[in-house]
Amino acid sequence: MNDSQKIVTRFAPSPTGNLHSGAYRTAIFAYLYARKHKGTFVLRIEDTDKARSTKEYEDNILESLQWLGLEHDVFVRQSENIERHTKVLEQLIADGHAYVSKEEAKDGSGVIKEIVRFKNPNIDVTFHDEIKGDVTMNTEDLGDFVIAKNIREPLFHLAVVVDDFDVGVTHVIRGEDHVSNTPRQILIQRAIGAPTPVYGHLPLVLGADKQKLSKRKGALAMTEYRDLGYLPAAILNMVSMVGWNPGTEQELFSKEELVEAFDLSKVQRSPAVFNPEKLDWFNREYIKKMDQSAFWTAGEGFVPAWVYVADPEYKMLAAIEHLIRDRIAKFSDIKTFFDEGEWDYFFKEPVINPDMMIWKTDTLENAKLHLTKAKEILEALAEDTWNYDGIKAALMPYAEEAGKGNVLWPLRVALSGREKSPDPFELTTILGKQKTLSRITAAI
RNA sequence: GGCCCCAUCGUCUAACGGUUAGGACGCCGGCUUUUCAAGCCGUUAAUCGGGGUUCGAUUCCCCGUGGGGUCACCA
Repeated sequence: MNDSQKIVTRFAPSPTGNLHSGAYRTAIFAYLYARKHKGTFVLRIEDTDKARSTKEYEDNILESLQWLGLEHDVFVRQSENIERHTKVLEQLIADGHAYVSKEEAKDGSGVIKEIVRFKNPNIDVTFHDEIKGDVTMNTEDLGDFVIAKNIREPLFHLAVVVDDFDVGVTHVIRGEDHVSNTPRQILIQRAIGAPTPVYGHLPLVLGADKQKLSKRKGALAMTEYRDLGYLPAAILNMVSMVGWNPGTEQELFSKEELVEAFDLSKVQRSPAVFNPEKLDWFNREYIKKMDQSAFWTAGEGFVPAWVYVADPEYKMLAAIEHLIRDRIAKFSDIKTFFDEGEWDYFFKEPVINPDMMIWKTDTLENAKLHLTKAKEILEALAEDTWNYDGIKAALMPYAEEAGKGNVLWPLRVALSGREKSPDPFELTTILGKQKTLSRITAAI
């Protein structure tokens, strides 16, 4: 492989399921490698298995890659190359590299079919793998493997080799589960006079139980992550760092930085467990970087409808944006928190439970007293000092004197109706003077 | 079972044969705080075992053990 040759990588999923687990890491690495070397990224839908391939899954794959920002330069649908596959099959047979075999169908129907088998030379095959190094495998026990169900229905190995060859793939980056397929494909390459590309077999991504990640084990489809309110930049960053790292202590990488830093030879050789908590951390980091408009574009769909009714001008929502930001790891958490009543008190009057008012050893009578006093202080406060620092400055002397908890706890409960909420200064600031006073009055 | 691959904190990982084995996430603790969250600071925690090679092995070699992948008329 010489450096002047244009690099072509491909991602070749079969549309038999949503894009998930290790598959999107494969896509990301193939993409990064192509971009890094100013090469071509090919997306090929491997839909030769007509029984299992569906348009829905194809759409899901396309949607997922687009969302992640992994744009392809070339798009191929394997089923559209059948003519070409058939031609190659005929040539292979003519050259004596393959033969038609009449055999009983394996489906138990008893029908006799004419399948195509590859004439296995039974030799050792060695190939270079950018991640694993040189791998040698003996092909003897593979026998004369089947390469087509019939002359018009090519199977995986034949189709892959022909399609990779036709589009000029130089680097096959795929999951480790394909290692054992590689010798077969190299045998076919040699028979049709195609060059052998460089391989890069990625160790698998495992679930928390260290087993291959699968839907059953909680692996989510890319589109499910999207629907949960994860950011594509966070997913890209996180997934890239599973089984690969640039060798520095940098953790946060933009897509451009990933392209710049990516290196196949630094891909880990052992399988990696996917850590959802770290994904949350990445997502938080990316949420922090969003400006207000980006934040709400991503978040608005997760705010319950009743909130918009209560706050038609988004005034309150804007006022509590920083509270929301501090709390969520992913945008769907907004809905979760609202559903748990987390920010109810900003939009509707709280229901106060008197027992909740009492701070530790204090009494209900005292709570009432403190609230009355706090109300007096706040009433006297001018509108133009009605801000966090101003309110705090006004209230603290009394709170210090009477006991901070004795005063601030009932005040906070009066305003929020909850045992857990932002602090009372935050609440009064956001609620405004009028609402604050009326809630304190109601609580008293 | 055959073949292939792999092995550092719980997880992701760093360490041209010489480091107090470093970082991140999480956990735990502290600070701050009326509470929760956030923030800041800190602690805990690892070289699978046994043989070699070497002045010196996380690092190189062998064996064992453990894990993973794959053995279709799926891809």
